[in-house]
Amino acid sequence: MENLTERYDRILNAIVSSYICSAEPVGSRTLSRNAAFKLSPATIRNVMADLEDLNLLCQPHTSAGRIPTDKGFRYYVDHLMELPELPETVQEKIRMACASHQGNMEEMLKDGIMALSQLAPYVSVVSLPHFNQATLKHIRFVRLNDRQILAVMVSGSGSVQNVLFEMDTVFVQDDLNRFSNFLNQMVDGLTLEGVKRKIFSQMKADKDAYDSVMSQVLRLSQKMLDQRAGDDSEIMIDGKLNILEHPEFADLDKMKQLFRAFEEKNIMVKLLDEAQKGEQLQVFIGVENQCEEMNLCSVVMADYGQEGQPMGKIGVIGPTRMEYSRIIPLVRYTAEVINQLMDNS
Amino acid sequence: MENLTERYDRILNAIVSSYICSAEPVGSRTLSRNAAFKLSPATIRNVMADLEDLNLLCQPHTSAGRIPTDKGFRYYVDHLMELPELPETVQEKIRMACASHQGNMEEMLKDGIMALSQLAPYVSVVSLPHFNQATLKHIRFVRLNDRQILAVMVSGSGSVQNVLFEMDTVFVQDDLNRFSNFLNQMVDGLTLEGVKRKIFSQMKADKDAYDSVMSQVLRLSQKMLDQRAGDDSEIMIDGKLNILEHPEFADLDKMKQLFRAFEEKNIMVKLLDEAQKGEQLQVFIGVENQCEEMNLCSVVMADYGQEGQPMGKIGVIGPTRMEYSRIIPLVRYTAEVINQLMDNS
DNA sequence: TGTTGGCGCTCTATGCTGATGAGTGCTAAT
DNA sequence: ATTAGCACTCATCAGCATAGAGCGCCAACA
Repeated sequence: MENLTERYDRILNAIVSSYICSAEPVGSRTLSRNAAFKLSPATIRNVMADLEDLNLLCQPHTSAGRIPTDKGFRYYVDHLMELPELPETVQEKIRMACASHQGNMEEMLKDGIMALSQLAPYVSVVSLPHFNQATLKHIRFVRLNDRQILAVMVSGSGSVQNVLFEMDTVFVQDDLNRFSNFLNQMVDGLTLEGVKRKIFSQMKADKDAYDSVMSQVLRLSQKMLDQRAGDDSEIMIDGKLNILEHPEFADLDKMKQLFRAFEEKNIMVKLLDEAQKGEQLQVFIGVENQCEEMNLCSVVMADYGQEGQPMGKIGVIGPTRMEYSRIIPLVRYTAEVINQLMDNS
Repeated sequence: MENLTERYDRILNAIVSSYICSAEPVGSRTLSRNAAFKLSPATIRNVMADLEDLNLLCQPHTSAGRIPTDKGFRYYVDHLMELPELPETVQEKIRMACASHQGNMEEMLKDGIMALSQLAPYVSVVSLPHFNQATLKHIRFVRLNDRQILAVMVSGSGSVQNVLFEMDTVFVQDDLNRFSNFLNQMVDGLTLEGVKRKIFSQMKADKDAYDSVMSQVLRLSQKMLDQRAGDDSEIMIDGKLNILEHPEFADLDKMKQLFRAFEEKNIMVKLLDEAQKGEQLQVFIGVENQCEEMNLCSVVMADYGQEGQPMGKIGVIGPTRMEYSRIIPLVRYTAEVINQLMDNS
């Protein structure tokens, strides 16, 4: 979208801002009274008509004020809005929330999105680091009974995952401890994917020596990896109830649709996966969202994770009429805080 | 509530049944047409007036039909309804759902309530076994780094709990393995509460021998127990969206209130804790619920766990206009299936 | 040429009206 | 004890008029 003249910018800006506050269509009189620009309603009407031709505004019905289209919001986000610094109190609140569970990744993220949805009347989501891609720090096997074994895996970032699986051979705990130690040396620093590959190739090389420690470790590991459902995308959501405050979802059907989407994990996964281009922070407005279920919503999303190696995404979902200028810094800052805390641990 | 004559029973029964199906007030004509009893509308009106005097029925407004009061539903549940056997297909479905994750308590319960809320248009809940009360089968310590240690506890019923804590002494994994073995012998078969007590008394007895294995194990355990938040009531909910289908929650405010209650864990804990009298299956209708938030709902709840030693509760929440005669057998059967699967494992 | 005031038009929201129908309570007859 | 009949109440809905917000267009003006 090319740029507009300054007058058009100012009027569009005023309309979007007003609509974000009030959720009501904005009329030319109202704008004119808003003394900032000394133009008569008629002049403003002309401008509005032009903006409507450009598909930046639309009317719910003849003789109503204008409301921004998704494209209008897009133009606002790209060209018009200002991003004020977050107040120190807000920054403080986010830092405190995330720091309260340092070392425990999952808790930290949970507190992070909880803070987000307290600071803004929207829904916040976060995807947990894919365990598959995380570097492993520990694997330990615990014997539950003759058949069942529990594997406990800890990633570099402190996430813990338990896998329960069964073996037809009986092991005693001391064996398992030895296997654990052995495996730990072998996998240290690899990702789970890497471990899979390594084990697979070792299996081939080693397939004759059925009784060696190595061989037993490999069998154990493979059973464990088989048991793990391949895709462990985990997502947490907070502040679902906030959505009920917004008039655009007062309609029961729209609300149902949205809540259904929140419940369906794969929809949410798809939503968060949309942004992959390595952009640090992305905004999807209304129909820009690939999932139809979210076509009435906007999503502000940021990557978290080490530089160049994103581990997950954190974001906020709200109506297209969202306070972008407040939410964008909020999401960005939260992602930064998470990054810092991860580095320190 | 004392008994009524048979005619009153039959009419009340018909009204409640009809209202459960239709959610509409029931008028005397409709009932009269319902040829089962050959009475004129006028006669039925007289009976209905009497039932209203007894507070079993009420009218939304003059000249509307009658709807049952909470007390009316209670009388229906206690005296009138019949509990048909569950169809074999339904039993099968529940068994399959629960059995699919045998050995993993949490997954089994999750699948159980998922089945419940697919078989009935209501919300189902389950409280996980209190880890505090479960008998322990294993404790293992995993070294994460110089300070951090991860404890993995497995209960007799197969629940797993991870606790991350810090020590100021540095241990190597081999030490921790020895401690694990030691502790396992000491705690086998005790509940976590029992372990706490045992450790506390041993600490006293042993406080001089600071360096002994025993002493180190005790310090480790205590740190771990301190770290665990005292109350680990966990609750899972499924089928929240079902509630949206019922006209009694078409009103946005009522719906918000209910969803708010679902989100607030302590409200749900309180709800499930209400039933403690050792009754195997309990029904709470409308205002009988202690939590105000649930005064428009009924709750059908059953204990699961070994005979005489309940481990948790499983239940269904719906409008007071709930299909009690279907839900009660459903909840009861699900609890039984869970019990059986737990015994087998 | 850009801006403005004025006029007529459109559409929504609101409130009033009367008709309709479901359902009741009461009474008198069976 | 039961029933038929009648008058009454109340919610719901369609129909209609009114008020008000807001627009587009046009002619006048700087």
